[in-house]
Amino acid sequence: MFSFSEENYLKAIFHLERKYQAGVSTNALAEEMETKASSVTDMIKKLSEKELVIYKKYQGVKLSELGKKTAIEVIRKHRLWEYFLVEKLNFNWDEVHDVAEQLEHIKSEKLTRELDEFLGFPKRDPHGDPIPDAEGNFSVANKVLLSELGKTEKGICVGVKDSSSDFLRFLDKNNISLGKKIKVLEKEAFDGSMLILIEERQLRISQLISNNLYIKTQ
Amino acid sequence: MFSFSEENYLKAIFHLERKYQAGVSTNALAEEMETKASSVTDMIKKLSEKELVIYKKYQGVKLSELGKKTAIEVIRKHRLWEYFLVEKLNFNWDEVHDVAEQLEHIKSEKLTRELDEFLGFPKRDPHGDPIPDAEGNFSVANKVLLSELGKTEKGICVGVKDSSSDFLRFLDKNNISLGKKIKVLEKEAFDGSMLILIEERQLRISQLISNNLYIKTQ
DNA sequence: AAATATATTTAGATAAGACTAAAAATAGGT
DNA sequence: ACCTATTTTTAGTCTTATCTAAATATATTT
Repeated sequence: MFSFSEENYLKAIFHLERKYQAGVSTNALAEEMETKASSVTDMIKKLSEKELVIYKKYQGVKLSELGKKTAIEVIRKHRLWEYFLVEKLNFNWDEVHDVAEQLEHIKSEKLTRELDEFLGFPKRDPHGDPIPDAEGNFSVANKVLLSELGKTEKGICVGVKDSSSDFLRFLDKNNISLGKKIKVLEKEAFDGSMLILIEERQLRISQLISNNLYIKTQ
Repeated sequence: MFSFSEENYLKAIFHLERKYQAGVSTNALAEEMETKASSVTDMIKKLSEKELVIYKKYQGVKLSELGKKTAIEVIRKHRLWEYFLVEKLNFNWDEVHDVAEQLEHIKSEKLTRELDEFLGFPKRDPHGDPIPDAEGNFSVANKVLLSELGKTEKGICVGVKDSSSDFLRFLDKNNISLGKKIKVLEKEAFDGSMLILIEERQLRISQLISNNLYIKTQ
């Protein structure tokens, strides 16, 4: 099928398309892939010849349907393996990424299918990111409770679970609102409270708060 | 660490050294790797520079201690994954090889260690081949009962379990002796009898027989 | 021991994926 | 609209792993 490198490019383009809701520039892709723009141009041409992306010189790239399908398959494998590592092999959620980066390229439909079943068809990976099903559908929105994030994780505030006025007034008072970027600086195992960074300010919040704020990750 | 290709060469050299109990010729390695002799020479030189093999022109190769250690690690991973696929993911023992060929190259000590533990430290893979432990020790001899082999598997007759004269006389009569090559042509699920190939002759034997013959595989 | 056959190595080429340096195209500012 | 800065592409090089064809070394036969 496709090489590891090709799959990594497709995955990166997929993530960038999602993030910026637009075509992906050569430079953005170079940064994401930690490589040089010239290397990106080379690879994009190859992907274009294989009809995995739509590319016009100086216009950036978009995934074709085939490219999107392929990218989602890789992401599906990555997240299933992350789930496996944490749930079955005692990995910590912060240890899984590098290994999953390798495992995501294993080619075997049966393996992916059976792994999914073995794990009980999980809907989210250990970071709260949605795991697409065998047809490539993300059945859950790509958001998690702030309380589900771990140290150093970040995202954008996209919703509240509790919408009582008490809670919303608290948010107002502390300048927390939809669209704000939030990063977890510290997480207390003892009481679930966390120290977060929001608009250059540090703020300590209780688990009751973090448990009622939805965050969009990536 | 090492590339997939380098690891595959080391593995092949390890198997050939075992098989012939001698240094490995370029041609033998080319055949095992399904490649050309010139490619083998190129790769051997690289492995030699990295001190993974001991090589003198026209003299064949042997694994160095480091090369042997590396080869055994790859074999360990291969066989652990095979066990995983069969025991946990409903793979048939004849479906696992290609996938294990990919999985064996995943680099993560923790992964291998945890997988081993998760599986309960199995001693043999689904084909009866021994799984080395984390220190590279094969705790069981590399032999299995003929009855444990499946269709198309082959090996060399290396021992008997039942050494009653009745049994040995039966073996004599049918020209079965230590050192002979045996290949399983058919295996009857119903009564466990099998059709084997021994010295160009076909022979049907009952499960009682195959259950008392030790075979060295590979 | 010479002649021949086989095995192995060398030399030169290719493809994938990356790089540097230079050229070309686009975007911004006035 | 022009000049400049930025982005993107091109051209040429490098490394890894492979190949073919040719050369050389070893093995075998008579």
